[in-house]
Amino acid sequence: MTKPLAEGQIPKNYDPSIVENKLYDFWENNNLFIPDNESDKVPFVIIMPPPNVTGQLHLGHALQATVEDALIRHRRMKGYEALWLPGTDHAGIATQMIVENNLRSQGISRQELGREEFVEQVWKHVKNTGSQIASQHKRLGISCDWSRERFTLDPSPSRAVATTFVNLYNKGLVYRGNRVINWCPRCSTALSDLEVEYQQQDGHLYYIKYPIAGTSDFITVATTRPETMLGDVAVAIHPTDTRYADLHGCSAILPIAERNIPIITDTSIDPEFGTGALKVTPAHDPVDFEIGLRHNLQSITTIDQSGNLSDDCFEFSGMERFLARDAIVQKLQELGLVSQIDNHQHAVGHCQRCKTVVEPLSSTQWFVKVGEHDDPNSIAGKAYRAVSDGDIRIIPERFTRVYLNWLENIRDWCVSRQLWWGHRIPVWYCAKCSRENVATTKPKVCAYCSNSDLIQDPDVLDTWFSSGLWPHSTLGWPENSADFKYFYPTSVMATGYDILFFWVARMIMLGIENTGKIPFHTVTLTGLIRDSKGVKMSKTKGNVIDPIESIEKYGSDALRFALSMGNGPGNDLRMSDTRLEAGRNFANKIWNATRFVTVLLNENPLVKNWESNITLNNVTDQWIVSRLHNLIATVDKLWDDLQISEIHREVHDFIWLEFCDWYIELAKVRIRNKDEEVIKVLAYVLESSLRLLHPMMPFITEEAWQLLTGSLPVDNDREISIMISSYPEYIQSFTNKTAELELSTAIDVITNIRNLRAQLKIPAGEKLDTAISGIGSQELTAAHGDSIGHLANINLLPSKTQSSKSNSVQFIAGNLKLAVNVGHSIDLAAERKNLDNQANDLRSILSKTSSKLSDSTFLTKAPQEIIEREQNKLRDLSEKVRHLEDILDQLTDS
RNA sequence: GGGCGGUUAGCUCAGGGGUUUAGAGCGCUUGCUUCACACGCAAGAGGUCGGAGGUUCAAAUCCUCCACCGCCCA
Repeated sequence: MTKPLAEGQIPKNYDPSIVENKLYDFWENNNLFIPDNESDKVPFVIIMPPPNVTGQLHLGHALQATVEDALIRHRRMKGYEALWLPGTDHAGIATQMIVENNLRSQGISRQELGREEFVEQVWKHVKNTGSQIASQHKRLGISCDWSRERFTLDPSPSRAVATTFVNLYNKGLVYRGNRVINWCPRCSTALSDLEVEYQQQDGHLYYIKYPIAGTSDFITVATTRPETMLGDVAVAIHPTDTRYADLHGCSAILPIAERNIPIITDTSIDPEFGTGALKVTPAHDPVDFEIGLRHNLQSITTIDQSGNLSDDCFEFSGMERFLARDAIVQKLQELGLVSQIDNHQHAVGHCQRCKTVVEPLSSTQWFVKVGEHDDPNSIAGKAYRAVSDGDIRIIPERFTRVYLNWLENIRDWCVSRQLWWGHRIPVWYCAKCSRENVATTKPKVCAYCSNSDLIQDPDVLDTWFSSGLWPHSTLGWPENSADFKYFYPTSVMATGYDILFFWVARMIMLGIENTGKIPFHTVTLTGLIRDSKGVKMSKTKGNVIDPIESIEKYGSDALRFALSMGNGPGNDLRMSDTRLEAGRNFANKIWNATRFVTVLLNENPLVKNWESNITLNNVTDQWIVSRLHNLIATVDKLWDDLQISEIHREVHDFIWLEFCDWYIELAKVRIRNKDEEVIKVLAYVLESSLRLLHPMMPFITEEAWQLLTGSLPVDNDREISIMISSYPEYIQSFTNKTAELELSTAIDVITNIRNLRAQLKIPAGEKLDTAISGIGSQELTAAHGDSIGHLANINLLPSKTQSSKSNSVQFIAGNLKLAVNVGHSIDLAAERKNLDNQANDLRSILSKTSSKLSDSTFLTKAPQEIIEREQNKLRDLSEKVRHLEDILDQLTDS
């Protein structure tokens, strides 16, 4: 689509802003992101972690998208049928809170509005914001299939949610029960264990004396939460605690309430903590709840859902829980029942969403019975085995243990939420017999008593319940759709390590439960993005970098570069303008290399067949092509391990440090000599490099590729886009060790002469006479004399010509000896010292190497390959040292 | 309390038993507007790979302990 351009028509600087939108439209309009579910190719599938439907794109999304797009583009080029399916999440609490806050600012509560009207308001809000994040994602250039985009509340995923609930219910894996759950008084809903964040806080440990019934003695309990004491139903001690042995079977009198409560023994009590006597409040503590069950104790709720003390709490009724804490302590002090108050640090649970202190509360909720990790038939057990047996691989590997450890301690999952926004629980209670009717759609009559008055459970399901189905619900399950049949199980899940439990574990659990298959074979985890100082980005701190702003300033490829280079999987990343600049500069480098080669192609119409026809007679060409194919081999291995950062770095280094810095510079000399073969090789290597890099930096590579291939004759077989061209294949016969060695020597010679020039402050324009000697020097001169002459700006003299020693600096490069006439007397003493130091360094390595080679254990135990390597090193070093000693001898003679 | 990670150049980080005589980006020093690119080119300085032991023919890399920093879980 880009017309071939002549010299001067290609701008000097790459401008992403005029390229990116154009190319994205080009890809989309040609349907290049849409795979075929009837293909006979092998599918490769990534399901995008669905961002919140109300959200804005942040760098975390951008990082994940960069990784996923690289994987999907690579596999697409490798010939897989690649599907990347995007979507959004309704994000229950978060979205409901946003709309509630909006309403509140208008002085309206959701209760005033009523459920139906409120939900309609949320939909309205979601319809306004819902497409934002998708269009922001598009700015990144990601190649996902927008025609398959899903929203968790769409009919199909919703059907999957209801079907799953019903199936689990019928298998006895979802149940309704009364348990202590985490209650957020601010959000007025139950939370799962995972939605509670624990923070270390300074608090107090209160020692309270409970009178022992029928005596004048006391038993002192220690508690951090005295406000729950009115709900105490027992005092528990460890059965073997000798301090309290005589109290077994006694009872205590609960102060204020003046209620008799038994003193019980339970092995879960830690005698070391506090006084070893624990007040038992089953309604307000999960551990106490378990004790209550074991001892058949009643449960007295004394804190209500708003976080206030309930009606039967004497003068404390209706008091806010933390005010009540002080008031109760004061009252107890007045009664003389507080023996001690210690400062005490303890972990306090907070609502993940609104940071309110969570209240443990006994309540009737729906739970998923996950079972034990070591039961192969339980939900947790299957999810455990999928990873421990290696069916699912987690990258980086260390998170495998984190995952397994979590499953080992997992408890049943509270899935009901007292919200209005989400998937409503598909349960209808009969108004007459009050039994549960569980079905995907509302039953006409009660299945048990045929009464038609049915009331649906008011609660909705945890958002993560629907997210847990995402890899199969997006593909059409429970229908056996064409997509589900062809694309499931999916291939790779790339997401942040912070939602390993929330999401990844749940997808594995529910995926296996619903489909009998693992949802993906590989999980790759991304780290957190921090600011340049390592501080977590947050709106309140004002240190957030907006990816869209970064794209506008530096380009999308630059942002991707900044996100992927030098960042291993699962590691946190510090983002900064410097990184973005480095990315922009690299894109510009590619642009200019392409510009250089394209102009050459257009000026030399006879080389138009470069694509299919290179001969590689020249050693320099053999060298760069060998380097290219070594790179392809390296990169192939790295793709297997999803080491995108390393791939990016390898390709970057090749393009910049080998292709641009050396091959192009060497080529210029030959171009002046009207060598046309070099132009073909330039084009071939550059074109291959662009394809290698395309998955990481899609825009610049596409633009450059179009420019480059625009110079080729029209060929109907050629793909219209780099993104559907094939990824370069490694061809071993293109590697050439001899050529690589020869070029490394030539480069070493040039670098050394330039170095000398810089040190002696000899102007670049001044040509220096240089003699090269040593084994292979004539071949080197014959093959590369021109290049070396130009790049180092020297006259190469026949090796026998020796310029006068006093004017000539001698040194070694590779295995060769060089003498450069600098045109004036040199500081012989300084030269000698310099060479001496160099010789000594080499001698010390040499002696290490030779002692290694004379060590019989090394010779017997080390692999042959290593021994040979050491022998080569010895030979090489001896040669170098010999040359240095030669030079030193001559300097001494003169 | 249990678990995991980090500590490598001034800064940010790769590398993860022999390929290394330890790399990159940024920064720094010196010299360049050289006909692809100053978003650039050339040359250079800069590290006993946190400390101490151990395993091994061979350790920045594996093991143990210690120190500091961070994260997760309870």
